[in-house]
Amino acid sequence: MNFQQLRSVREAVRLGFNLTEVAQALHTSQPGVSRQIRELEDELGVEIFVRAGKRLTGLTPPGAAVLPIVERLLQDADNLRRAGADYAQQGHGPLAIAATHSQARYALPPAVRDFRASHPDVQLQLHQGSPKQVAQMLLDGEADLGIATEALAQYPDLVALPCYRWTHAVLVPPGHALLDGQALTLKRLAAFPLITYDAGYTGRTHIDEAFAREDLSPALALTAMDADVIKTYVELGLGVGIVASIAYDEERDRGLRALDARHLFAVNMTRLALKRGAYLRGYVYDFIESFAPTLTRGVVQRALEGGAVED
Amino acid sequence: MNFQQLRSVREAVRLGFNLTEVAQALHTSQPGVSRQIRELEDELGVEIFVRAGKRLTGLTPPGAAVLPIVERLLQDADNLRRAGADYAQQGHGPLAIAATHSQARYALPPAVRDFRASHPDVQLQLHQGSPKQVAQMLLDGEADLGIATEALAQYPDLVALPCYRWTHAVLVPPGHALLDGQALTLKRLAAFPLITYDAGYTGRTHIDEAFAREDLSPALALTAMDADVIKTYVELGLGVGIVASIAYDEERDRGLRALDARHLFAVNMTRLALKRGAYLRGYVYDFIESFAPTLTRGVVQRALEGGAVED
DNA sequence: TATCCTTACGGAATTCGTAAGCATG
DNA sequence: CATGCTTACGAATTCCGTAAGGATA
Repeated sequence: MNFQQLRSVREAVRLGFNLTEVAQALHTSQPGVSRQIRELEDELGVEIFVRAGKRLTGLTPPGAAVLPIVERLLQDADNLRRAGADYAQQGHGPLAIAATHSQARYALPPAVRDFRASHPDVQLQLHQGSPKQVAQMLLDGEADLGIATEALAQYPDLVALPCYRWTHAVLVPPGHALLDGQALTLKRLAAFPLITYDAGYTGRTHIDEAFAREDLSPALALTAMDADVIKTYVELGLGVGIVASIAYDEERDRGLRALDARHLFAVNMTRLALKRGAYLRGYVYDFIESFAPTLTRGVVQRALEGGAVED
Repeated sequence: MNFQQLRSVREAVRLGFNLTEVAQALHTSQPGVSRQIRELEDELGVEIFVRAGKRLTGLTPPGAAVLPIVERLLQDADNLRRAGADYAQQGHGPLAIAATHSQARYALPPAVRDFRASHPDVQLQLHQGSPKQVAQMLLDGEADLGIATEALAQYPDLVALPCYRWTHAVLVPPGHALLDGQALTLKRLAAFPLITYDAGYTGRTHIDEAFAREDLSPALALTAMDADVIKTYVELGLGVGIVASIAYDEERDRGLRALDARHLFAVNMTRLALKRGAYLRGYVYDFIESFAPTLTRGVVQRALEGGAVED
């Protein structure tokens, strides 16, 4: 039994029982994957997959019994690596936050600003999506923590912690070094922390390629899914933004007015979600507490191990 | 990262940080163990063990953080194998019960008799010990379930389920084929299910060697720690016993009388314990239910996943 | 001096990828 | 006929055990 076999099984289920795709996802050959699975089945003495001729079509009953154990094993392998990295370079490493647009845009900025000040060596990644996508990113291990107002409390494999209540409002609201008049070059850009789209979004590929062609590897202060988020963090001075030109509105991006609207909409509860059984690196607890002061390390750890937390 | 590395770490902790002993326990070479540990430490980027010169003396803080994850991984690897074996040969496999003398002697026999009748292909093993030893056998994975009146409820890594209440009493209480007068030989003996001591007890080694020398591998219906238990099961007709000769008392081993003594002693609660997070094969649930009818599969599974069970 | 861990080296077993084979939709 | 899994084979890598080295109690 080894981890490559387990990975092959998990990916086969995730990718709809297509071993060719699994091979690509695991960066190996298709016969290799086929063998890994066969060998695990042999060792366990059980067929995990239903085979229609030479094609995999589903899980057998023993396969269904075995799958959750396989997933726990792989998650713990991941936890082990995280725990190691946590001690190896304290306060150094990645922190992936999944959030909805409105959270990323209006709730997170203060916490992010404070966190970046206190943890300058943590690579922040902001992944944006619908509440369901946020949940899925947590389940897939792509994000360390998720923040949304809807949906999060409904997943048994997630732990959802209440953060704060909020009501709706109606909104009616310069001197950077690059403004010195000189010609803008990739090299000058790369000297600053950049804020741009997530990998795979809105021309991010071309941005990466341009820097790579000149052997530049600029620091990415933040990556996000839409320009509105990016512009917010540029205004906060966290870095130089790169967005599609149509995203810029000379009129709108100057000042803002807000109108209270709590009498119009119901009160909402925003929740912070974590994957059950996940190992969280030390700075993750720091971020959580700076975002929602009631969620101290002790509270979060207790919740992760079982208990529910009252709204 | 691989399981051999994890095993090396776990055994190093268990065996007091002596890699020479670890190598023997894992049936490999000492430099091999040293390498496994070193490689895992390199991959995690963390020192797991404190080294005084070239000697291991204890766990580092990251080592202590990592150890519980390592143990969960190895337990799940074990669970995976069990789950596979469970489906591969339904109702076929080992069942190791740890119990105190009094449980094995007076409470278990009816359940064991019924279970052997309904599950003839399950290899029953009865391990006897003090309540604390019973708990340790469960924690070490040497026993699937433990039964005792004391101590079991105090271990956080065990789930203890109430079975039955009992009070004390004062006790005042033949035509096998081998009695045909012909000479007894190992070969004739080996034709019957045998009942004898646990491996490592009271001459069991010599018994094994004798059979091995004649290439006999008799079925062991039961193994136990003391003659009193063995004699009980021989009386039940479960097999042919092999015990030290001094254990036989011509007078005592005929009949018995019992005197109620519930007014003399306090009522006791016997508990059945399982290791938290363990995968139990189907027939284990069957045994539990036949021993304590209130402990149905559903009740046990719910308890294993978290909840407590009221006395 | 005895115990115990590390390093170095060589042989053996395993692993993996390529290419060919075969079944299914 | 295209897609997708299995089998076969050869090369490369990895793995492991033996032997020697060095440090500590």
